[in-house]
Amino acid sequence: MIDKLEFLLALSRERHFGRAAEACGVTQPTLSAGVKQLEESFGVLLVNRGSRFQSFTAEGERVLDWARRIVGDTRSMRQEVHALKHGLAGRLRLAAIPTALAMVETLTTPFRARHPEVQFTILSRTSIEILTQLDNLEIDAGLTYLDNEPLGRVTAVPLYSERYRLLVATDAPLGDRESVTWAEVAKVPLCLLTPDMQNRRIIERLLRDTGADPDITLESDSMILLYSHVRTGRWASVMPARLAATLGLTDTNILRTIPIVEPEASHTIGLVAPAREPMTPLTAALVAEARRVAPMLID
Amino acid sequence: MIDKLEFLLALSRERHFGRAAEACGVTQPTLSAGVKQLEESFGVLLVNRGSRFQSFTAEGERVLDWARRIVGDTRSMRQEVHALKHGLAGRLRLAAIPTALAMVETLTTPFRARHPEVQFTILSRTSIEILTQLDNLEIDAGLTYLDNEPLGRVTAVPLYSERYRLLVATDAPLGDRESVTWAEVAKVPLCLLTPDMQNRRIIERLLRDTGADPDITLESDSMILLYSHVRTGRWASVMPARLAATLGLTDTNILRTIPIVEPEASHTIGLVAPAREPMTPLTAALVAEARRVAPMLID
DNA sequence: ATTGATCGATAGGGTTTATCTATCAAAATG
DNA sequence: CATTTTGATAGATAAACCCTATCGATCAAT
Repeated sequence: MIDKLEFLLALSRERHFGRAAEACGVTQPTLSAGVKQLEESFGVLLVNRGSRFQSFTAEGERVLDWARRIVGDTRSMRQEVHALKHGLAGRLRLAAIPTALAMVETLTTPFRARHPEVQFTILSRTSIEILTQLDNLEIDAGLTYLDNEPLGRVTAVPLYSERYRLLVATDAPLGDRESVTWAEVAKVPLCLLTPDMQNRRIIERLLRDTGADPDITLESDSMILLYSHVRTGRWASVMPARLAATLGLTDTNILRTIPIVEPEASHTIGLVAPAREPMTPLTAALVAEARRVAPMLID
Repeated sequence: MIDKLEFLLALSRERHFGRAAEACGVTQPTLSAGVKQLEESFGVLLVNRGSRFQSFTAEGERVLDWARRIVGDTRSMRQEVHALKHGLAGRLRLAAIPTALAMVETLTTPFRARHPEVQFTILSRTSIEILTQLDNLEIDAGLTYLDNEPLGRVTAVPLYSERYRLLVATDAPLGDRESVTWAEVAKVPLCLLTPDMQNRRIIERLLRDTGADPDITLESDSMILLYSHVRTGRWASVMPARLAATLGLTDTNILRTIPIVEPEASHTIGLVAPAREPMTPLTAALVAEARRVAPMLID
């Protein structure tokens, strides 16, 4: 029964019987049969199929909601019993927005010191993907914006404020300034994240709010790529202050990180976990760690 | 998997492998194997067995907690999907304390008018049993005291106040009074519910608080039995005013129901349902009905 | 139109799992 | 000490599960 519900969850993620089956480690006929069995036991169609997967029926969506809950609780149960016997162990699956990746360490390092048996999987995802994967039980928690776009039903622990700085070579235009305005930044060619990232949308909105039409010369979904370009001193970018500091970009003598004012924008970044009570022991422990660490980060 | 969790729940109710098996509609070896399988899958013993069932281990108690939740959610899911297709249907399992039995009708009648497909099973139980059975998913909701002894994690909807009256023959001692005190009642031989009932404990406390040692000539766990004795006019009892009215005891000319004062005691009785969110559609509908009916009952 | 690829359903068969009856050994009961 | 109660175990049978192979429908590209 619970396996079948997992089939259904996989199907909602993949929207494809074959791939869902593969994700569950069974063959496609097995998954098809499982779904069909659920449908028969409920006496209702759950999936609208044409010659392929189309969508879930209204009943299917309700069952999905319950399935997420039941499957999640079942995992929590297993984890909790295991923790009772062997202490906190297992793998925490996290996802973070690219600009927060460098901050994950502030959470994982003290956590790991406290719970040495716990392992991590950490993925770089957009803020939207993080929320979806949280819903689908694909990750246990995420690091993302708390205050910009709607979050849905999650537990959120604020960790720090993202403030923006222009990253530019000392000998480039604006390179000698103590602070710059968004209007000035909007006139410089920039390299930024791709538009599916919330950070890019935030920065682009700030730039456009000045009335300008910014020139985004280069975009990427990888901070490493942006970082490597900026390091050459020949590219300018806008980065969260804390991220630039973590990457050591502030200490070179060819580069400067200049506060951007007018307006002095800031967005809160924090840990998000499913708003389920109780959480899995691992997730609960991570949230506890976040609450412990937060006071040392918030400025 | 979920079946096995049901085995475990049955075992926690019955504390006996054979009876638990019977309750689940399987044979004892099947249930034993199911429990054993759970233990193997968790890698932990869940039940302390000697030559018979002794108790659950710490891990077993945790698993039980989760099992209640998971099994409950699974039932809710089935019920909800069924309700989506066929409207609200199924069987509501209720329990009420004996003094509230006559009041159940004020809830079931309008409920039934609204949802004709719903059937009822209504049991007479002590307030303690009601709470236990609520926890164990044996009943969907109960009617019991809300304000006297601790309730635990439940959703409560106050329905009415229980006030106490002396039920006595007109030609018996105290039979001619407009009101009597608890001290006076304590001197008369009484027939009351058995001491496992909260109503009896409440009344007995009120009587003893006067300093007297009341003479409880006859006790029973059945209101019908008390009722039939009181009807003869030869026995006195203490009954909730509303109950006496419902039973038509106030209209005979050999009997009188006399308000008991000093102190004018009252206790709130209401509907209790598991504090789980969301509830099963049936339970949710019953709670809604209770909230609807309550204003017409509370004086 | 024809072909090739994709997708999900179906058929058939082998393996595993579930559950039953019957029985046993250990404790508890009297 | 005999009897009953309780849960575990053995063995047989039925059910369920899940695989491989294949089919029919659909869609895209020639």
